Amino acid sequence: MADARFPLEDYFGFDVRPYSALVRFEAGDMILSEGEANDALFFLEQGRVKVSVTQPNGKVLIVSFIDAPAFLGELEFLGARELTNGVTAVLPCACWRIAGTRCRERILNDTTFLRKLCVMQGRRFVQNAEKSARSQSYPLKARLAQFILQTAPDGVYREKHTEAAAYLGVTYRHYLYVLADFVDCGILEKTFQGYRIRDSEGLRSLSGMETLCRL
Amino acid sequence: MADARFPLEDYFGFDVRPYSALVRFEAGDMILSEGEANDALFFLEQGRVKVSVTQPNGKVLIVSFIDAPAFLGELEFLGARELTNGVTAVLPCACWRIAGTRCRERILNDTTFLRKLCVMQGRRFVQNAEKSARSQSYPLKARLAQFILQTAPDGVYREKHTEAAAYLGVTYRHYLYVLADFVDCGILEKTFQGYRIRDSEGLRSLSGMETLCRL
DNA sequence: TGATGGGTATGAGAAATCTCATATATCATG
DNA sequence: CATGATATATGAGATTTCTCATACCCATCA
Repeated sequence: MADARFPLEDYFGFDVRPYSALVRFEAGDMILSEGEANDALFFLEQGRVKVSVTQPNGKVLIVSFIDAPAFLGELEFLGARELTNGVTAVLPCACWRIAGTRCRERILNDTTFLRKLCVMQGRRFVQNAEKSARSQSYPLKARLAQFILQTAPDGVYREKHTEAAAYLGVTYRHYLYVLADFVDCGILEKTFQGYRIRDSEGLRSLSGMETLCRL
Repeated sequence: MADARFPLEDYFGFDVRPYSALVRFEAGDMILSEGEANDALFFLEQGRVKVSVTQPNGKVLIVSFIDAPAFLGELEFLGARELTNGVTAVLPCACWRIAGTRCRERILNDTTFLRKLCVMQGRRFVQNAEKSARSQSYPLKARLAQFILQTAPDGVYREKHTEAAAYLGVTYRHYLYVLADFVDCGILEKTFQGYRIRDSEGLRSLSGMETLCRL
């Protein structure tokens, strides 16, 4: 064990190594399937995941993206919720699975962990609030550019159009218009297995738009 | 002391009564002014507050609204942030101020409190994410109607138009168009001290729009 | 095999929203 | 009082986004 440092060390007041197992996921892999009862706590050490939920009408809705480092499944672990949302890897992920059965009590009484979690949740809330406040001001062109960069790290955009349009808060029709625009401009290229990014610089400049500052 | 129950009882593992003071605010009162160093923890027992922050360019930006019951200033109390945002009462508020100087250590090691806070923060995040995801699909007419109901509980809408437009993510121009529309329809009436709500039923039906369900 | 449903795709016109331009009122400040 | 900064207010035309209508492809299922 030539580990320089155990990555969970800072997040707990006791040694969770005996209860932890590292799991790796490739982009696209399902980490948690929706509606499962889940008694484990997850710590995303590396990567990015997508959280989604199925609505009453059967449509799948993308709820949010979460970047490492972050805890997953913490609400269920704390007993504040029964069923998990669906969680899918967007980037290759390194994820620690901490089994609840053997150290649940201990974790729930670990002030180091609880304080860390409070801080991370609070920051997540603030960041999300600010980000969604800002993003809502941009036209779809900019938001879609950012979305593509976020979800297609390997250079090929594969999201389901219906779900993507819903997440971005626009109609399917309009989403397709803008996507077709990107293809016309030579930014994307349609292939049999997705849209290949041909000009990621162009996408970045569209998604940036630092100059756009309303009012 | 004929208190049926001390309202903070459920949120702490020890008796915080000695460290707590109840403060009441009227709608419009400032609870925390922005940029202050703050070492107290607040618990909003009743009411609704507005959180705002001044941007580098000097504009004031409304960040979010928070309903009771909720903790305020928890990130500063946990040491995760230095300066507070501005917090203003929207409804009459009952707020407990818990002085940090005398029981900070104890609170930071109180697992009952920490667990409660984690759960509340997690829920706040999920609710906010879902709400902002949903709301972005509605036209301004609906969002403004809801915003007016939320910020004008006494029947008079007094928000600054520039800030409201920024919060709602639309241009000032368009915001005024829609507001003028509400006046034309007889839903609002312009008075010297704000816009008086004449048809709150109309506002509610505009803000509801349960039938609106894209895709 | 035919039917059904979901994802995909495209067109045309309508509605929502933005940009730019201009004007007045208010308020603090020298 | 004059001045500048900010909020308020309104108009006209451009752009974004929506609604509705219509196809096609491909899976599943009876």
